[in-house]
Amino acid sequence: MPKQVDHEERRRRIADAVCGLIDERGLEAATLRDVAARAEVSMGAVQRCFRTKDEMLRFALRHIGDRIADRVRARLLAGPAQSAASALGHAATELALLRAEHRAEARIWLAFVARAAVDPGLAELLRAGYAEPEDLLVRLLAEAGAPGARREARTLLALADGLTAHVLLGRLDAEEAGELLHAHLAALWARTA
Amino acid sequence: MPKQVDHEERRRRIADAVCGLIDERGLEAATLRDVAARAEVSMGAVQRCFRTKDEMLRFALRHIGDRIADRVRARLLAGPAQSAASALGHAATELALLRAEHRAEARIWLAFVARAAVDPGLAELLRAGYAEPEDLLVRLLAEAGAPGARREARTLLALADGLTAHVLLGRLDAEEAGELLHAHLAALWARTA
DNA sequence: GGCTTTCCGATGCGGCTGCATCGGTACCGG
DNA sequence: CCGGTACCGATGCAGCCGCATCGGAAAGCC
Repeated sequence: MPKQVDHEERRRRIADAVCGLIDERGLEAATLRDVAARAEVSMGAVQRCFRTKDEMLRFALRHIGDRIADRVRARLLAGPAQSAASALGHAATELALLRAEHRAEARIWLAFVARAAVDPGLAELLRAGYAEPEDLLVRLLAEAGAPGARREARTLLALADGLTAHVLLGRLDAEEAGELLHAHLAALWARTA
Repeated sequence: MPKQVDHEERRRRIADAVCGLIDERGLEAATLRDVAARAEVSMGAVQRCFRTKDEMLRFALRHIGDRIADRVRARLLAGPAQSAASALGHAATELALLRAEHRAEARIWLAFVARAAVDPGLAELLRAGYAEPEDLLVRLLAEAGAPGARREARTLLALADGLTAHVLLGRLDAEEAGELLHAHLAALWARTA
């Protein structure tokens, strides 16, 4: 049993490189050569970790999806959450990736969404990634007493994604997007009461 | 003055080919060769019409943007619009590209949005394309007596785009997305009254 | 310490990319 | 009817792509 490497660690490192390239220059800039260079491994190593480029991209997608989901979860656990309503505000803001330091994740996610529109395999992966956040929102909404929780959760998720896209386009700044999201929730609570 | 061709007609024909390819296989499938083949012209002709591939893509974006805007305008003029509220429902539904026959336009638009996230030039073009629809929504909202018309218009636009994306992902079907959009508007009217 | 086994980095290959070039063709004015 | 010109289609070119290959380096077992 010679020369063992931590494959998982390497995969993650490569996934980070993929994400970095997508963030800076788009999905089509994530070529095997450039990914290898950025991850500071050889092309051969990349090919060993992932049988095909497609597999690499899928892994990167799961990678970033997990990162976002983890952060949302952490945010909810960290904040004591005085009410389900305020917890929902935090969760939604987090999901919309409005903070500047998460702009990169937003760009990456958007890139995958666009490709998923013409790649059923990716679409399925993305749908899976949305399942947990949606359930989370549904739970919080139900807890806050909002009627039609599933409906509202889906609306909220779509709104969050739309706002994210518009921020990336430079049509809205993050602050304004945050206000719009907040206003939507405020209207929801007004209706609930 | 020999052999004159209608350049504008040709440009439009090429733009249609570009859009077709983007719809079916994504933005990166719009190569000069494939575009030329689909438009049934030679590669040379494409290069004559557009100095660079980038210029071709920009033209295609304006092309499809105009098509959508025209349809929304036509829809409002055609329908007698009993009220500003119902006109708004129609406009928003149209903008969200929910009807199956406009799924292609939705995919194309999403592809451009994703690229715009890493291409400032495209982003500017897209922002310009959003200006008119936003103003239209603002006008209708103001006419319907909604407070904070600009705010609501932007929220509506983001929601429409988000819903479009989720329909393309297969997370929502068009019917459900329509209902969510409608519910959002209904809540808005309830608040207005 | 050699041997086997696992890993990896470099290189090669066919194919595709956007773009530049250029000879031939079809047309219009005279 | 013919000269000149605007056009176009084919081809060439340099570069990049994903993937396959393979010789050699590194590490545990005997």
